[in-house]
Amino acid sequence: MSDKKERILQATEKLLAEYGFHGLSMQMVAKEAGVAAGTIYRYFEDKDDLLYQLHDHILGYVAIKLSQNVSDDMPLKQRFHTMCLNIWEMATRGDAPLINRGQFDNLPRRDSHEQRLLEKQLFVKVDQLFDEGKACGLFKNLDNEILSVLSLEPSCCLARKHVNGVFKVSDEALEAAIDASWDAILQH
Amino acid sequence: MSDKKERILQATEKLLAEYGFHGLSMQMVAKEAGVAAGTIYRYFEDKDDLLYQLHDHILGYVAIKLSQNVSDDMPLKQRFHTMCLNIWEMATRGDAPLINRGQFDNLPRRDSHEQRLLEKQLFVKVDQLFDEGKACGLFKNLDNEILSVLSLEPSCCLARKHVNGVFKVSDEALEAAIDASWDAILQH
Amino acid sequence: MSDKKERILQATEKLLAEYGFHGLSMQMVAKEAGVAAGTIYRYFEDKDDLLYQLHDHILGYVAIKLSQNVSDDMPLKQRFHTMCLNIWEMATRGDAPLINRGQFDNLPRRDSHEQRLLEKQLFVKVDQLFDEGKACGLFKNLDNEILSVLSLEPSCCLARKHVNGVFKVSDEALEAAIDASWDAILQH
Amino acid sequence: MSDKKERILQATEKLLAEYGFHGLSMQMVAKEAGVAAGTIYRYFEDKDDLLYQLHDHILGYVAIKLSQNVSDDMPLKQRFHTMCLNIWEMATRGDAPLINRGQFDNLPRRDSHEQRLLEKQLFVKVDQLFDEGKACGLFKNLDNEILSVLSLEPSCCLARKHVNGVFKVSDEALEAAIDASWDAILQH
DNA sequence: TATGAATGAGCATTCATTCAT
DNA sequence: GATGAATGAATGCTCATTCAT
Repeated sequence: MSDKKERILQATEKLLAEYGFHGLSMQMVAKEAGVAAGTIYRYFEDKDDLLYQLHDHILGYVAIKLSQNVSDDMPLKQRFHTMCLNIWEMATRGDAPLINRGQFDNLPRRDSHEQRLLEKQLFVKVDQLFDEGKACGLFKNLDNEILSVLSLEPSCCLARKHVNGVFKVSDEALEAAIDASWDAILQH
Repeated sequence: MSDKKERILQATEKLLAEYGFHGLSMQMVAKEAGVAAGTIYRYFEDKDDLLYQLHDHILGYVAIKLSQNVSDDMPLKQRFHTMCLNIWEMATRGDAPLINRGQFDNLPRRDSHEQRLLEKQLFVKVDQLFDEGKACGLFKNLDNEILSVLSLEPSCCLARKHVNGVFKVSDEALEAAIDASWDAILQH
Repeated sequence: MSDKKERILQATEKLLAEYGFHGLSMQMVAKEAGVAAGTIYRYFEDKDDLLYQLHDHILGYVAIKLSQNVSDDMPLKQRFHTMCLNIWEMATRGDAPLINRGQFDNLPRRDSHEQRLLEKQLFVKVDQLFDEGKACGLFKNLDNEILSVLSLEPSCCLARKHVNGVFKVSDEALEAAIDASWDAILQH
Repeated sequence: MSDKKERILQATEKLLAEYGFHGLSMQMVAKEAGVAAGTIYRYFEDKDDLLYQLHDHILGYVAIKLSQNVSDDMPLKQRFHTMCLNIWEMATRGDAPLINRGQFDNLPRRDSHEQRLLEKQLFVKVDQLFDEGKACGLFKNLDNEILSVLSLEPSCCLARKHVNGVFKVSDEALEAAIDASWDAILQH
């Protein structure tokens, strides 16, 4: 990817996290990225497109991070545990402002082909996990999307609240919460 | 509450759900509410105040709806089940655009006294449920906030995705998901 | 004059001195005067009219103050001296915000009959002074308006700068300045 | 100076003279200057800044005009006479709306360093004149600021009233008034 | 390609004025 | 007479976008 495009995306990400959506101007982005305002329009159609692409950019990053250190020969529970910790680390280390996710979710939707592909790619390891779990009768027989909401969403939510300072989550509490999430999808 | 103020709040709620936070102008609100632009400023200090007050307004509504048909002499599981259905109904019937919640979370926070009171009021029945469950050894021994994230958040998230059309949740799936959430907080 | 009208005028005068012309709103005036906004329009046609009438009101006050302690049997120099001190006192005591005069001078002019009358009334003692001075060959043979600019205007200007803090004028300097103004109109 | 900035300043000057301070909108200025409204904000921080800078701009112009054709080897009286005529010409020719001065005096003050410098620069020739006159015992021993109010202020005031049409000043009257002002500062 | 000055529609907000009570 | 809620045009200002260089 062009150096400038990358810098613009990173500037946008930073400013979005700092000032929120309605406090983000193209001139700010240009200044932060060290390019001229007009230059942004060489890489992005308009402001919406910039935000769309940033969304995908972050999603791509998250896709990689989420599956880090997760291999197919690991036991299911360990894979799940690792993924949850990956989510937690991403959020708390701030290297991916998942915190902003909320903002993206409320953007006017773009249901492009690449969008779908990217999201599939994000969940391929997750789908695999759930499929295997259901196949061996370990997990409840629910759609992967629902299993995801039951198990991974709480981790995201916890991380978000922790980072936003709503309440603090200790390491022990985190471990317990991950275990509880596991209980949610487990066949009892 | 003054008729006009109520109408302004409802117009804001509707437009926020429809156009999102950026895309909401005071003139739009005025038009939708059937009042003059200046009139808004008789009831709200500025745009932020309008959004703050809307937040509280919705929160108050949610507080009431969430605890509807929940009485202290019901078994714990039934109470939990009812609350989850209350969330689901609120979201799907659209009479409270819980969907918007995400937007409020990203507003510059106001930590007023009333704010805290309102949020406590919202969770009083929930706190009670979790406290009783932990007391009789039925629930995991975790902070109420974490139990809430583990059990109620998935219901919210599911409803949101259902309403937003990300995927459809059948009645059976909903029931199964509620049971799964129950599993998450249960001591096994 | 009606109690309310008087209160409105005084409120306007005070606020005008404090906030300047473009910082004066009818609601402010109403609040300061302790009346409802609509009440102002019972006594004044519109905002301009309020300012016009305030102008006249102040002029009338100045007319009285300027000629205070000035009687026709006093020597010319003493009369002049007294008037200059009257100007100085009015300005420095702040009981008539002559300081604001500058603002009035730049209002869209109204050349009404009463306006002319009032201004004549203001200068009747001054005219008399100049007329007598010229008649006995003591003063330069110039139009009264010019004599006024040469002799009284410096006093006003001095007082204004003193009050505004541009520079401070000691009692001795004031006396010397009055004497110098006298020199300006004297036949040498 | 940028062409556009110059045009904006001149438009402001013109409109200020025509409509007064309240009655001056940024859109009017933009239209008169032949630029877009937003363009003004490239050169001026806000409306106040525009007015501040206009103040300085005019002051700079006045500084130059006031001292025109005044050289140090001219007799004191001739220098004074020339300055008074410079003031008169500036005002009556309308190339510098001294008339507006009154409005600036009522603006919220900015006591910047450049401001002070500019005003000193404006009066350097005047100070010199007064200093010399006092040194050789020709002038009264008063502060330069007071001498200025006594001698130059009447010229300004006269010009202002002449231009505003309060009364007309003939050439002879002007000469006589200048002589009278000279008398005011002269040691008798 | 890259620039950044220029644009002008759009925004939040104010305020002189009206009018039903 | 007096009120003050309501109005809506107008304001100062921002900012996504364009385009001549």
